[in-house]
Amino acid sequence: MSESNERPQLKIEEAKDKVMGAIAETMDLYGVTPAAANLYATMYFEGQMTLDEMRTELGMSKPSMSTSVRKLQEIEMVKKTFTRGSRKHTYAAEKDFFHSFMAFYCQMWEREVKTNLGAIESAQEDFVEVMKDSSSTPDIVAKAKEYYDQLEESKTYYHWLGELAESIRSGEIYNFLPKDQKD
Amino acid sequence: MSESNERPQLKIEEAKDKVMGAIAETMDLYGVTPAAANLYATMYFEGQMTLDEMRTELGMSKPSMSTSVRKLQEIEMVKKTFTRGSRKHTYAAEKDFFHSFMAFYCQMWEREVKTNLGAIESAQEDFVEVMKDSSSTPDIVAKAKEYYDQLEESKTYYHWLGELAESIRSGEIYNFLPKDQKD
DNA sequence: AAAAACGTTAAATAAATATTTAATAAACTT
DNA sequence: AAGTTTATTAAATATTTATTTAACGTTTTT
Repeated sequence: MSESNERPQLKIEEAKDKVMGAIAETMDLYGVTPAAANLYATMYFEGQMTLDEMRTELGMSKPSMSTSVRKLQEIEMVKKTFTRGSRKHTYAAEKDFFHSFMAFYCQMWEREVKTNLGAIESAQEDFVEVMKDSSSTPDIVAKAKEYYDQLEESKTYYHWLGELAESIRSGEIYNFLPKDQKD
Repeated sequence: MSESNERPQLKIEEAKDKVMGAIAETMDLYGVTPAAANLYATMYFEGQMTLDEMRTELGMSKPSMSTSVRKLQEIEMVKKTFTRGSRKHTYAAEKDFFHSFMAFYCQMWEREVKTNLGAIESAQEDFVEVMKDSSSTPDIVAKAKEYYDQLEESKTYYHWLGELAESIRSGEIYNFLPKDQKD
């Protein structure tokens, strides 16, 4: 590197580091490993990268890059790119945060809705059986009804959460909250 | 326990366990410890509880209950209750999932917006300086501009995320997505 | 067909986090 | 005010999770 551009070049790297640090810091709150968080932060300022480039850039092992990339692909924060003429796989960061937001939260919420609504429906059937069971004492029936009602109430929330995910997936949410709102 | 209500009682417990299992399972995706997840799941079917009751119920240590309760209070999934006549502190689960959702995600998103927007603003200033620096070569300036623009673009997302949090806090979101929507 | 390059899986190690035991501090009771 | 009950903090241990080293399988090149 020539003498004359050393300082501006350094300044650029420092500026990138600030943003990368913030991204990595907030990302591991999203349940990704430090390696994956750092990797995404790095890729955010790069074009496409190969596993070997990632390893060199981060000074970590190749399997670590491999698993991190896969995890990032799962939550759609990294996508595979095609590079003809190279045997190495190449990947690029998804730079549209709206897309990442959608992929991450919708996946999470849909899973939560499915798991919990499933358990709730099943439990409610059990409570109904208890209420109909002639061997249940009055206070047992009362308890069963109380729990049944509590679960019925909570279903409102899961339905809403499912709707929220759907409106984010479809983009309908942006009718309510536009992307470019100046405020 | 008398003979006659043994089976219905057992059925109630099993039904509760199903729901508790699902809640605990989805909760540790929310960054809380297994102890905290199980504790919340337990409290969800109980009225107020003391630390000693929690410990007995879960078979864990008191400090573990203490830290778990505190963590759950932070994300507003548990609230302290007053019980006159008792020296022991009592706590109750927040059963309104809409409230928990708001407390958890708004806190998370607001922090993300603050951290990342802060870093972005600061980095953008650096990139401007590089562009104005007479010792910067044309390709350095071009790079700086490219990064500046990329960050400028991303700010749209963070503003949107902040708006989303705000509309959830204010309840405005329910004008768009009503709670009781039948579907 | 053999050798080399690449990515992934498996086992082992290292690091981080959760939990417990023990000690301390604070609040209440007598 | 001394003793007791309760909650919290600190240090130690246990457990889990992340990462690495080593081995394997697959594809490509010569």
